Amino acid sequence: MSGPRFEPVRAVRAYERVVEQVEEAIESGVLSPGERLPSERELMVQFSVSRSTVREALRVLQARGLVQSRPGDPNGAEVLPFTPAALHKSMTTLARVEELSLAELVQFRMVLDSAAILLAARLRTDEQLAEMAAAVARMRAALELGEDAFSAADVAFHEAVARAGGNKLIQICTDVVRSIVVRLIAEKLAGARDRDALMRQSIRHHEEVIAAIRLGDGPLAARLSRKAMYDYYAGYVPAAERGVLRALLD
Amino acid sequence: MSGPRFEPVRAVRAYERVVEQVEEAIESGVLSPGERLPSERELMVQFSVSRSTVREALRVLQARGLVQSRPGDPNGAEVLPFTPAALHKSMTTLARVEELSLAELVQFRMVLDSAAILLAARLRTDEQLAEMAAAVARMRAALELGEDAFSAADVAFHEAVARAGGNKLIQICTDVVRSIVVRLIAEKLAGARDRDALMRQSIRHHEEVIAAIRLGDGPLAARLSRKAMYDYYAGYVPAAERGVLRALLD
DNA sequence: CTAGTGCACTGGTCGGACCAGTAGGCTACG
DNA sequence: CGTAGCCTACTGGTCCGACCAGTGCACTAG
Repeated sequence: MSGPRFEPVRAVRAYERVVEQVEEAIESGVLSPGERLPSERELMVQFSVSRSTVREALRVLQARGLVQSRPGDPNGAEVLPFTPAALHKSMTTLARVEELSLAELVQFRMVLDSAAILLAARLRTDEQLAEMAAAVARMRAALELGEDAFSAADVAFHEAVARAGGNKLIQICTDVVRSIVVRLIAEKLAGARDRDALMRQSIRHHEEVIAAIRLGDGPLAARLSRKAMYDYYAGYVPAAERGVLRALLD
Repeated sequence: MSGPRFEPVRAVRAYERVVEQVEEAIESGVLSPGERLPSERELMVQFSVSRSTVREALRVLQARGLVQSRPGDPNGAEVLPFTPAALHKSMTTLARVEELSLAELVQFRMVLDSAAILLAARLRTDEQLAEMAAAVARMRAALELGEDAFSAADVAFHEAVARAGGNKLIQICTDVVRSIVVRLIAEKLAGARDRDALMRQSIRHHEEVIAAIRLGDGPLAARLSRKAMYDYYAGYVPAAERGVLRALLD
C-alpha cells in the first residue's frame, strides 16, 4: 500500500457548521416540527458568529425545507415537518436542465405506480380498499363537476394506493413526479384533446385496477395500471418516444 | 360563483427574486455549466440590492447545487453542471426524518432496478451488453481484490444497465438510493456477515440476469434482479420487514 | 370588560469594513 | 533574454451597526 493518504482539508465555512449543527438537531429529533429556533440575534450569541452568518445558514436550512421564518414573528424560525418540497424542487430542476422528456417522466410514473399497486394488492386492508373505491366513485361523480374535481379524485386514488402499498419513498416520489407531469402537460398542451372521452376511459381503467386489487392479483393490477397510464398519457407524448413506454407493457 | 378570489400577496423577499432570476437564466440555458456569474459586488449593482442580499441568494443557489463559489477566485461563482447532489441531500434527509426503513429503501431499489433491467433487455445495444458483461467480469476478478473493487464493479454494472434502459430519472434515482443504502449498511452492520459467499452468489445472480438480457427476456431479467437484490440485502433487513420485500418476488 | 394603543421584539435589508486567499502582471535578478 | 519572486487588485467570507416594516402582547383608556 501507499503511504497515509491525506484528505485535502476543505475550508469549512462558518455558516456551514451552523447548518450542520441545526440540521443534526432536527434530524436526530432534538428539535421537532413545530418547535422554534432561537431568534437570529440569540443564535449569533450561541454560535459566536455574526448575524450575516446566521442568516446565510438559515437560508440554506430554509432551501432544504427544514425551517421557515416569517418577518415579525416574535418567536424564531419554525422547524417544519418534512415536506417533499425540496425533493420536488431538485427533481423539477433535474427535469429542466437535464431535459427530461415527458416520456421519461411518464415512464417513471408507470414503474412506480404499478409497483405501488402491486404492493397494495398484496398488503391492503379492507378499509384502504374502500378508500380507493370511494376515490374512483368521486372521479365518476366529477364528470359533471369539471376537471379540477376529477384530477383531485384521481390524485386521492393514487395516494390511497400508495399508502396501502406501505412504501413512503414510492409514495413521495410518485407524488412529486405526478405534479411535474401535470404541470408540464398543463402548460404545454392546454386541453387540446378530447378530455371527456379520456376521463371516461380513465375511470373504466381505474375500476379494472381496483377489481384486480380486490382479488389480490398484484401482477394483473400492476399490468392494468401501466396500460391505463399509457393510454392516458400516450397522446401527449411524441409518437417517436412512445416506443419506450410500450416497452413497459406486456 | 363567489366574487373575484384574490390571492394573498405573499411578501416576496428581495433575495428570492435574485434567486429566481439567476435560476431562470441557468435553467433556460442562458448560463451554461462552467460559465461564471459576475462577482458579488457586481451582482449587487446589477440587482440594486446589498451584498448581504446577493450572498443569501447565492447560498440558496448553492444549496440547490446550481452554483459554487470559491474564496479568492478572481471570477465569480461557477455555474455547475447538474448533479444529483441536491436530490441526494433531500432524499437522505427524507430517510432520516421520515425514518425510512432499510426495507423501504431496498424495496425502492428492487422496483427501479428491475424496471431499468426490463427496459435494458428490450432496448440495449450490443455494445451496452458488452459493457455489462465486462462489469460482471470485473466483479469476478475483484473477488481477489477486496470489497471496494467488488462494489465498484457492481455499481458499474448497474449504471451500464440504467444507461441502456435509457431513462435518466430512473438512472439518477437508483444511484441516489443505492448510495444511501450502502452507507446505511456500512455504518450499521460493518461486515458482520459472510461477505465472500455473498459476493459469489451475487456474481452468479448477475450472470443470470445478463443471460436473460442477452436473450431479450425482460420480464425474466427483471424477476431475477429482484430476487438477486432480495437475497443480497434480506440478511440486513429485520426479519419482520422481509415480508414487504417478498411481496415483490413472484 | 373591551377596544385601542404603544412597546419590545422579530426578520429583512442596507452599507461599510476588514481579512485571507488567489491570479496575473511587473520587477529584479540570474 | 528568461525566469523566479513579489505586488497589487481583485475575489469571497465574516463581522458590525443601523434602520425599517411587520407582529404579538401587555397595558391603558373608555
